[in-house]
Amino acid sequence: MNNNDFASVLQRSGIRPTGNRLLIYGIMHATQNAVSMSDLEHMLPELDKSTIFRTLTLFNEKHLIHGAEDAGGMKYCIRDNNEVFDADESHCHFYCESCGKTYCLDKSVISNLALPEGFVMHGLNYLVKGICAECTNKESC
Amino acid sequence: MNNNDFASVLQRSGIRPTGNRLLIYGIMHATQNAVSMSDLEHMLPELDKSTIFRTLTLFNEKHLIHGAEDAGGMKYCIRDNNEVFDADESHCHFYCESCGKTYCLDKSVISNLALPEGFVMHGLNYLVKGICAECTNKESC
DNA sequence: TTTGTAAATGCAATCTGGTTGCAGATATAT
DNA sequence: ATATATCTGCAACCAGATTGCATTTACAAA
Repeated sequence: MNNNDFASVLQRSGIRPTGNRLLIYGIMHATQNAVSMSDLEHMLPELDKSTIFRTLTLFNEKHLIHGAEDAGGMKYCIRDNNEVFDADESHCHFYCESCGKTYCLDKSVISNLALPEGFVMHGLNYLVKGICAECTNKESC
Repeated sequence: MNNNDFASVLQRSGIRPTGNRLLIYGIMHATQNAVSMSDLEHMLPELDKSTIFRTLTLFNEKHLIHGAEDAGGMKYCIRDNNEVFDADESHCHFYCESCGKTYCLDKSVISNLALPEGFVMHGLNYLVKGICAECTNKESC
């Protein structure tokens, strides 16, 4: 996927594909990890953090990305094309305590859950903490 | 349970049962919900927030309470007496989008999950968002 | 192309939750 | 009674998130 493809993705969601937005979307598309606002600030030092904030907020509203509370702040990652938008938002992230990366896990790891009588679920945030595969390998050497 | 009982609970965990600590522990024991630092600040305006912060940190270290990232910040709640401390910390909270209360759910609602190859879990945070039973009833009137 | 309007951006300021240093108050042990 | 360690309040600080405002940029109509 190139910048033109990104532009049409944005446009299809009713977002004007400005240079900054393409930069941010491109980075988020390239990395398989969830990123925080300050991650993006470091990767794109020429952008103001308010621009990054507003861009992430916009992408989130238009369901291009999703955000979830993580260990110490919000992290965002690209929503799969085939990930249909659903009123019941569920997010499943793995936070590696060694390298600090946050991975976006497939929702299938979550099985159904039994809530108490009268409780209605709208969404859920599943955050697993531990050591990721990459760091496990490093440590074993 | 009265203040004397609370005092011995604290002492058994190696915590000196000062007046402030008994106040905080008493409130956390009385409510079935998870509370944030600022919740406690409002309930105990005579205490300084640094005192509340240090007390919660201490209780948490000694495993009298547990804390979990919630919608917008940390929330803490009493650890059951029979809730054995476990290296794998898991927390399951329900955040009501209507009244803002956070309930501490039984861990049994969580079923086992399948992580990708090489990932090691140390703990998890399960946050369900929705409408609690109390608010569901209110709305239906 | 020129021009008018709406959207996007950068800058600075603000807010909130969390955290720390320090000095005075309080408790505990000798 | 005194020495020592702990606890507490105050004020300051920090980071992440958020907003107001003035300027710039993009887009569309003439």
